[in-house]
Amino acid sequence: MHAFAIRESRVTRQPSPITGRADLAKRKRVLRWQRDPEGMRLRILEAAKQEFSAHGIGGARVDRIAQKAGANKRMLYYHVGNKEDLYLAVLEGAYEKIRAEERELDLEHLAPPEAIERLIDFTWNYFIRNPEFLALLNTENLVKAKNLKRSTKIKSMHSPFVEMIRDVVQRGVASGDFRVAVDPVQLYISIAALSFFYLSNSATLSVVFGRDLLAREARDERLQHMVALVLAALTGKSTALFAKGVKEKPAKPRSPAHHTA
Amino acid sequence: MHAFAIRESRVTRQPSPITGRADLAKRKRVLRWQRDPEGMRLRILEAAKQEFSAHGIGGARVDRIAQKAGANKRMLYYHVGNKEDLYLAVLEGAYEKIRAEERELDLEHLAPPEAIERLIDFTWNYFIRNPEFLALLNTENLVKAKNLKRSTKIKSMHSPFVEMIRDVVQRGVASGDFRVAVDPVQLYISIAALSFFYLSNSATLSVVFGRDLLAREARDERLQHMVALVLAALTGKSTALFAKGVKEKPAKPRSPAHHTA
DNA sequence: GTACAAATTAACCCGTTGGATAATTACTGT
DNA sequence: ACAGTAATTATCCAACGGGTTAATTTGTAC
Repeated sequence: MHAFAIRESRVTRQPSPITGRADLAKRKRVLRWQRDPEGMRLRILEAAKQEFSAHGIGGARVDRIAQKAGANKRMLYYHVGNKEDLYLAVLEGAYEKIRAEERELDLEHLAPPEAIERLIDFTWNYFIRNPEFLALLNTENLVKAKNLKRSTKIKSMHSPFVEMIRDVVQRGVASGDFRVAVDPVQLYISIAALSFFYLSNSATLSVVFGRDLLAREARDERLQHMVALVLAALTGKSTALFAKGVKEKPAKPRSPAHHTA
Repeated sequence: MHAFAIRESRVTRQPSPITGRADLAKRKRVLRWQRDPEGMRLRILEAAKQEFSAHGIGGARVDRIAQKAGANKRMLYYHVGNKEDLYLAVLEGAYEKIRAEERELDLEHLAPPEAIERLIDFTWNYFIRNPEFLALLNTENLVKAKNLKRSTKIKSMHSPFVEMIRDVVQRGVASGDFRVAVDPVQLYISIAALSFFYLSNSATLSVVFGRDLLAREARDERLQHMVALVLAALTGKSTALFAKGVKEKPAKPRSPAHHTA
């Protein structure tokens, strides 16, 4: 079938750009490789992620995962395991990924208000870039986190954000930027909540409000609102932006107040 | 089977408390009725709500709904329709219910800060009292709100909250209680978000943070935090409560406007 | 009480689905 | 060249799941 074509087109180990005539044969062999366990596994995991995040656990179809991965169904069991194993692997991968990116964000070097803004910005954009993550979390919560619970791997991956926030808040209070000490966990949850809910529920909310919440403008407005809300609460200074349709650059067209027709 | 027992125990039309001897016969007949379309339909819908909210669309089992409703499977199709119809009916019921309760909340008579606090309190407690609603919304968003979109019924049910908030914010700004005018839609979403995310994701979050977020204390703390966060942002005054583990009234069990046990 | 409609049940149908078996193919070390 | 192992495929199947058919029971009208 076309399985072969797919296999050829998706090369996991990219051949080195500068290729001497000597290893041309070898390279050709690599491209033609029928067996590629690593690549296969990755493709399976990616396909499974798509499937589970698009349809939930109950709605996911093992056959579809195989098809999307360009693999025989048997391969799923060979490389990963049954449906449940497949799901757990996807979930673990999702947590690994976000934790990795979180770690790269250092808020320590920023002034407290900027650090908070950065944090919100990161969270927001991470969710936008990884919509499957949102869906997976919802899916996992539907089953009361039973898979997360049995994953020692995930349980050992602590988010660095709580400590980061604790530090930032402490510094902010000390410097006078912030007026009050907030519980870092609560603040972390709140910041995640503001982005998560908006994006995860954008479909129903868009219908209810009769406008596309994922449109460029709407997204920008939302980010602005969230930053303003949190910073206003922390600093006590109303960061201008916080006002209704107000933006300090009045030249721009922008629809001021007529939301919800 | 025990279907009969269930049918007898769950009476939908409650008999009037004062019952004359005259209609005793009639009443007895009612109680013995094998046929009870209304009651049956309600039980089916309730069972379907449980099933869909517990397992999602793909994970829901029609047989299980029938069983839970104490009905024959054929009855589902007879009274409501196929699985899809069943789901839509549940979704519509859920929206009807929250809209109805929302309408009863009048914020117009309260001072702006109290109105906001009341609003947060209501939202929070409604979600706690109706966990299926959260699950249903997530489920519906998983399918990109496709069912919501085709429900003219739901689309015609506008939440009164946006206008309520608009009014409250306007009054707040006028009275000087609030410093800035916020977009009511954004504020509405934010308030919903703070509660929704916490509760909807409490399972995974509890694992990640290693503590039960649904425990009494944790819930109280969360409500406190949310109110403080939003009010601080709006008023500019840091409502003390906002501080870490601080509660200024150590004696009182807290819960200012708790109209929900 | 008898005819008629409404409500309810039992049993079955048949495509789907997760999973398993066994055979086949591609690569590896020697 | 060859044996042995790893990867992959084709095929099958038993259970399940949504939905339907046809009969049966129960109440109602006359």
